[in-house]
Amino acid sequence: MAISVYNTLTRRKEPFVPVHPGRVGMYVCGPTVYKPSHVGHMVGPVIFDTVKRFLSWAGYQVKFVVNITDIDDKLIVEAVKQNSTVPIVAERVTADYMDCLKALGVRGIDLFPKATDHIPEILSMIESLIAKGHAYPSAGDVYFDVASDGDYGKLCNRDPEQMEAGARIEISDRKKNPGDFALWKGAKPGEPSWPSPWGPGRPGWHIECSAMSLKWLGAPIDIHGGGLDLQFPHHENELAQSESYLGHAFTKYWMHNGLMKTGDKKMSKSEGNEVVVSLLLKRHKSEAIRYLLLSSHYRSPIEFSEARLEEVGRTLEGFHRFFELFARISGKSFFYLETPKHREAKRLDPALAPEGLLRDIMTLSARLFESLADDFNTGGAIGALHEMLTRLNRFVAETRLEENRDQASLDPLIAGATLLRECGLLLGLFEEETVKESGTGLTDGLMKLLIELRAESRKTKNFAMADQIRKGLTDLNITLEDRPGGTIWRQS
RNA sequence: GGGCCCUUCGCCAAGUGGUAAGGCAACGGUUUGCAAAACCGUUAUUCCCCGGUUCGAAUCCGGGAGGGCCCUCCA
Repeated sequence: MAISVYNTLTRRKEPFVPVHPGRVGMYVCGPTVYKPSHVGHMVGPVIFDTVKRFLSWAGYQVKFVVNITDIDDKLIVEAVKQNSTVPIVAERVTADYMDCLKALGVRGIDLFPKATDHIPEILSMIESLIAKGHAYPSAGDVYFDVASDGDYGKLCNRDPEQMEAGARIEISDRKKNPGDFALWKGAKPGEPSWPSPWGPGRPGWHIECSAMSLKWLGAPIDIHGGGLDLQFPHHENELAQSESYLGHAFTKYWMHNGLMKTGDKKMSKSEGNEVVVSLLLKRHKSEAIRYLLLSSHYRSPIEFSEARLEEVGRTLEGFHRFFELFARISGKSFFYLETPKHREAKRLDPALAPEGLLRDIMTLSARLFESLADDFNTGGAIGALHEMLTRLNRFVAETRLEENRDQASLDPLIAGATLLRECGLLLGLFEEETVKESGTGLTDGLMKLLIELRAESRKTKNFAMADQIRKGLTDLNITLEDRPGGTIWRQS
């Protein structure tokens, strides 16, 4: 299966060929843990989690690393503000980040290295860069010498001289050139610090990612990802220092996800318009958030609104109604259907399936796989998912399976549903069974009683009474559905 | 001043040279005692505008308009 990836470095879609056959190393820049995560922070993890799901399914062995930046200027400021310490704030915010990832079904990250656990690696990298003439100490700091890197700016297609025209770069008499950036920052009194050959200090922002990426994934790695806003200066600088250090390529494919917006502006901590994930999770299903993040292409900006999230919730209900229907007629839980872990061309070839439901579902699944293989087009994939749902529902209606439950129709339905689940899992959707909110024994008993009373009324054609019961329940946000197999109820 | 990118139905959104997926909303129909759900159908002769290339363009090229991101911390 030919997979293509858009590479920021070349500004083209390229065939995906890993550096080592069968193996993929992927590094995604994680958060600076000074404030709780907002939805925008989840875009990258969800996208790259999906990338890993798909690549693993396609047969690659993927190692996925996301760093935690637990030392940084903002963190120091935040700790002072909270009358706390950097490690305590970092630990608390990291825990929040982990909770968010878990809620959104991000399970593919193998390792979360912390910057402060890699000071020796960082120091040795800086020393080597100095020895090679790419960096210079200056008054307790160490700076990367941009002029020493012939192709500096290649990731973002930037000319260092043109950038100076913007004149927004911090001017410092410690630097040789305004574009030089800190590898090591000397500590001011009271700041957390580590000893170094240049005096006590802490790592600069970019060097940790280089050091950790090299340590845990080697070089070159296959995929280096992050938000579009990280392209410059973060990734450009990472690239410059890493390749200057290595003398060869650092990353094969650079991938950048689009940013989340609220009210036409970028969502960010500094804009103050961020929507904190932990709060959002109290009002919306995590699956809806994940679906929203995957519904458009990962390189496009996403306009965030709770109205959209509610719309997505309605959309997702359609799937979950089918899952309940499926359980009623097959006696099997959709969520426990066993799905194959890997792609096998023969198993999934529609041409090899007998005509009918299963072949149709296979054809649609093939479209989903192709979408994902084409630069991880999750929006196209979700479209295919919907068409599968419609086809499955139509089959149930046409075969009147809900009434007769004949085995000859049940078998293809189960096979089709299993394939739908396999596809959903690639996107990290339909992972968890929807649990009825207040399924207490009392509620169930009362509902059973009311449904029986209403059934009696209907039998004796006392529709006024039947409708009164249903109307009363509707007012309590409970919907009754008279299905062929009996009346069911649902709380909205 | 420089770099990157976007503009497809009321809203969201796929499609990157072969004649417009999908979702939400809306409206018809089937079904139902009536509903609900589901299914079927309708809703862009057209893809911001103007030129060009081509047998053929939403897709490629040129120009214009509008919008976003980056060049400062940011996922």
